[in-house]
Amino acid sequence: MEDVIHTAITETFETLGIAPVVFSVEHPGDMSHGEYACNVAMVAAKAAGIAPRALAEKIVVALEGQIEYVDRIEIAGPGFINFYLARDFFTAEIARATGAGEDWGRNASEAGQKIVVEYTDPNPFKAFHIGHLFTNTVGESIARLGEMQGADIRRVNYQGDIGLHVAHAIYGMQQLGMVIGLPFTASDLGRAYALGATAYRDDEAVQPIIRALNKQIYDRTDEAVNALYDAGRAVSLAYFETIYTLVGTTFTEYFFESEMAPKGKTLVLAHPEVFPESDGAHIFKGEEYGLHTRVFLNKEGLPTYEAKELALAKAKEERLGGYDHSIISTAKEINEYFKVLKMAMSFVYPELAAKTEHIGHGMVRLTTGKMSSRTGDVILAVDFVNDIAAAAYEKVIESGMAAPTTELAQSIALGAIKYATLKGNIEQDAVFDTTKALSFEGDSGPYLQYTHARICSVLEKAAVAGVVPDFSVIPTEPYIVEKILYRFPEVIEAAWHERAPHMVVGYLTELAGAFNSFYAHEKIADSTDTLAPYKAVVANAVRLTLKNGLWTLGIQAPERL
RNA sequence: GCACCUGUAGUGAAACGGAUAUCAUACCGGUCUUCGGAACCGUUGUUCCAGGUUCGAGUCCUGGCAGGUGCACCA
Repeated sequence: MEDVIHTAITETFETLGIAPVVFSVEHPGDMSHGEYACNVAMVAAKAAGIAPRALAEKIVVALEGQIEYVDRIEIAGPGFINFYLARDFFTAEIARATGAGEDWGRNASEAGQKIVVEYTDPNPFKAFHIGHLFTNTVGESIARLGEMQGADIRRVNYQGDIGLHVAHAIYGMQQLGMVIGLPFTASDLGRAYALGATAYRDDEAVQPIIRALNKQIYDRTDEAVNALYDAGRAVSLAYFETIYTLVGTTFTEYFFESEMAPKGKTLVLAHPEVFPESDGAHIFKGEEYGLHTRVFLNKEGLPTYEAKELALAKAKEERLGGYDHSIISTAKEINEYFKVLKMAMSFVYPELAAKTEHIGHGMVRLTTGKMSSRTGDVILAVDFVNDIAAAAYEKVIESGMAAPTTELAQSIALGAIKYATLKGNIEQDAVFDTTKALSFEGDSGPYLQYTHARICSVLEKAAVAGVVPDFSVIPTEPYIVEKILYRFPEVIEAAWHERAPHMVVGYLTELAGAFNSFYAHEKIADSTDTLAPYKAVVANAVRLTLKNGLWTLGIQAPERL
């Protein structure tokens, strides 16, 4: 529709003999200004030597009756041309939505594109904390938005199973007397890591021991160390897998730093012109490009994260059989570092560097500290979800409903967390207000889930009352909710191109609000109301939009709460 | 110190350079013998400071101020 109006105006300029200008057609902020507004008269006025409103007048006259579905055109404010759409347009859009069903909101703008999305990236032997939950939520949403555009999305997880942090954990395991044969858990590993990390930081005598361990882990020269390492790694990875299931992510491929280490080292040594030796290490002189100089191979000959990441780009290409685009989502603290990496990559693999995109998102901040924190300074993702799920359970009981299943309580908790994570621009830190999140009111994931469940319920009631969804009697004026509903596909597309899930969050919240208002004023399950069948159609379209929209955020839409 | 990012009601957020800056929450008041009250309706309250660019600036530019992050062998 936007394009139709844009084209019509461009043609008008030809017939009026005015030089073409760049202008926009967009939804006005206020619905009383119609469905679309155009700024062309203000932009072109000066060059054409006519006052904006006078020019707008001419354009409107030329456009009168020319565009299908446009009911009337008005001039307002400093010279905006506002387009009001006809009732038929909204009815047609509602029909389109209900007809498309699961496909409502999908488009083909990325059809045939193979896009790799890397996210989550936790480190085995270390805690899976709320920061990982954040990254996972962002990455999963980007992946799903890509799928809505018809892209072939490959979800990739890169896990750091080697490096100094692992040596910290192995040292801790030794100190705690953890041996193979006695079972241990992921939280035991967390304690071992904390012990090792503290010792490394506070006790200089321990540092060479851990460094030596690190080398042994890389080289696999010590049988006892290998055994601890293999067992710890397996426990950690199995534990992570339970979290991926919980949050609803299924990865296509897993990559490990241990695989990338030798590849990265070979790569760095093969390109001495890019990675010259300096002070015993191999570095990339980012300073020559206005960036930071960084070490790729340290003086002990071990590859740093940078070298491994370089190898990773190639490994992704090989294992996935090539790709058109690669997105890597991480916390923004490594933004600067990633610029260096991309620059270095442009010398080693120019074609891969050009296809690589880094999304640095913000971090989680908690306003109050009431959440469990059983491992010192980090909050485990599992504890976080469980605490909120417990509150969700209480809330359901309070509402006088049957006790929810664990799955349902978790689904509500994850809805609250993911909504809070994605509601703002992902580049900014997300603030998770625990007290507010636990209230589940307004502006929240559960609000959307509740609205969805409510629609499911009223549609059932309507069916029982004999109200069959139908288009035969339609009110003259479109409902407000219809005026929001038709925008869904364009929001999905914009959210993908802008890498902005928050656009979907804002849209769904607005839609749910409009529906709840509609619901409060209009009776749906009422067989005596001649408009009821159409209202049921509208309600069903909203249900589909909420369901498909929540899906792009990784939030479930249960039919009952 | 240098670089990058961010400053919007008490709080958390939104606003391709567009119209009277929007939403939620909190506060205050109201609706309903609930088609699911996790709801609906209403009141109060906001663009860090100083210049500049232009028909028009929260948005762009310059300079301040404040906060965050990063700056060589961690990831």
